[in-house]
Amino acid sequence: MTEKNIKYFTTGEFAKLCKVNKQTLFYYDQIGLLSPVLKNEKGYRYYSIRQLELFSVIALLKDLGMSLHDIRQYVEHKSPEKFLAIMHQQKEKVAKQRMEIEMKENMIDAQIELMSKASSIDFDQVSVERLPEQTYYLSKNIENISDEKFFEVFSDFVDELYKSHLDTGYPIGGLTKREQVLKGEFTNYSYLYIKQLHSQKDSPYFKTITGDFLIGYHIGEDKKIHHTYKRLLLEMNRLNLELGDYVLEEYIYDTVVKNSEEQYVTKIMMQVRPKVDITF
Amino acid sequence: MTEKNIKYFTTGEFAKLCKVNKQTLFYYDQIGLLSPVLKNEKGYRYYSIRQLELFSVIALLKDLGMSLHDIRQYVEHKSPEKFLAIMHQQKEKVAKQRMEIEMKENMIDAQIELMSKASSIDFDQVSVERLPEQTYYLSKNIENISDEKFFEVFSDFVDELYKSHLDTGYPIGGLTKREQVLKGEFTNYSYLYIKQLHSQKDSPYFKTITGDFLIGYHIGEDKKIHHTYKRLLLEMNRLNLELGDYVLEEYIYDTVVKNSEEQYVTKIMMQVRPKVDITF
DNA sequence: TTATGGTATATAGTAACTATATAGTCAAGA
DNA sequence: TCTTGACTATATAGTTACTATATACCATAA
Repeated sequence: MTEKNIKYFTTGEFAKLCKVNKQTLFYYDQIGLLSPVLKNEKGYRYYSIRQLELFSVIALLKDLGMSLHDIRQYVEHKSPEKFLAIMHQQKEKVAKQRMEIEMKENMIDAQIELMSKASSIDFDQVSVERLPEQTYYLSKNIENISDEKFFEVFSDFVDELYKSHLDTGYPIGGLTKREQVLKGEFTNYSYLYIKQLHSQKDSPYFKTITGDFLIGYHIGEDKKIHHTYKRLLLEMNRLNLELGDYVLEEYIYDTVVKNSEEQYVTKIMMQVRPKVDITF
Repeated sequence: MTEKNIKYFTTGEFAKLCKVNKQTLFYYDQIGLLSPVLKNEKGYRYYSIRQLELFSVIALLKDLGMSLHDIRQYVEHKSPEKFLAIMHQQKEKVAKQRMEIEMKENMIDAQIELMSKASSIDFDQVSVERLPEQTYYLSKNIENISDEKFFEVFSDFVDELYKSHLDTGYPIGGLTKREQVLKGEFTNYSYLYIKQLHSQKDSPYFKTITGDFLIGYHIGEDKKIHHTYKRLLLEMNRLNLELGDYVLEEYIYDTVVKNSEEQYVTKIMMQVRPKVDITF
């Protein structure tokens, strides 16, 4: 009665307290990570209440991504000093993990927003819209670039998104300048871009764009996208508008939600301004 | 040049963009999760730029704990509607994950605090301190309880800590009432407890305790703790104090940082009040 | 005494890679 | 043209941290 602190738990009981499979405790005993405080002549294992604290710490370290091997290194050479050192090091790690989780939450929100919007769009409709100021993170210039160089820039861009936590979950798009579009080089993009929620004013790679845009959608293979560009340019003319500085192009439906190229949808946003009529 | 969107990546290049081992892409192809958009007559794989988006989504879902098998189920029957449904479901999951990470951050902070404090304590010293108001979450009553019942209560207590996110990383302690201590039943605890940072006023299991405490430390085996209790009671008498309502007992150094029982340290906090002298 | 429910060990299977061995392909330089 | 080095491929085995299964031993209760 009064010796509750000397009570021992069987493997089954201890497993229940730890919320793990009994097999897991056998395994931990086997690899020398956590052995019962005593074993009787029949081989039955008995764990003490104190060992629950150790199990909790093991579970915590494991959850934070430490391997059982590394945890065992500590357990075999435990001390208050080493424990404190590990905790300090894990504190940093877990802070990073929290930031990554927060990024993922934002990415999921972005995907939900994109897909929800997409489902209510009539892809045959062409419209003119005033877009609010929006920040984009740009790649290095990729005009007239070779395939190998393109891979390099693309790779650097993706690396930068990863390292600087700029992957917002929005698609990577292509920005084309007025000049190339007028020449009919619709897919001679000048920059890759990705939409950002927050601008970092100090970096030259952040660009904010706003203004009136003619917005249309290309359905089907990428290599036929010039047809859609021509169609949109005709519509622009009909509306008495002329091409502005930039054209933005991004994927709406692609490999993520569709199986065949014919079902892919690409959004084309052409900056426009009123045509200056010089034919009077 | 102008056909950048029709550029294909080799397995090595695509692996670099995805930040994974080339072998992983072979594996994903093998299990039918993500196959290159084309394979030439020599068996060389070529991935499109569009496939990077799909890889990103696969990586996201995988990171959130979805199995490759389940991800494949989606990929084989993809649609905007199903994608949205998955994203909504993952949104909830990731919010839970963030909360768990935040809990772990708090637990690490608690461990750091405990160990840092412990390292500057002289365990031979007995002191009297006024402790600020502190909230504890209590188990069911465990006075004079049988071993089986004790396991049940302990198990329920641990379950509750888990389910209600009450595991703060502080040790589980034992609370004894004045009555039992005066009878010399030092380890006939009335409740298990765990320190909380925030009180939940509505629950009867939350108790706040404050007052003056005589604080001492027991070094060594649990079964010899009565010696330390007696020593502390003598000291209490010498200081002209008498026992208050509660005694709190918790582990300072245990299986987590020490190997042998002789090195374990248990903190004993006895509530005290001035002795009413009736011997005049 | 025999269910039943617990304990044990040993072995094999699992997921998601990761490493290694072996061989074919390709472009550049001697 | 031949060779070298860097790529590509497949096949197979190894890894981590379990998880499941098979088999046998043990303890209590009807």
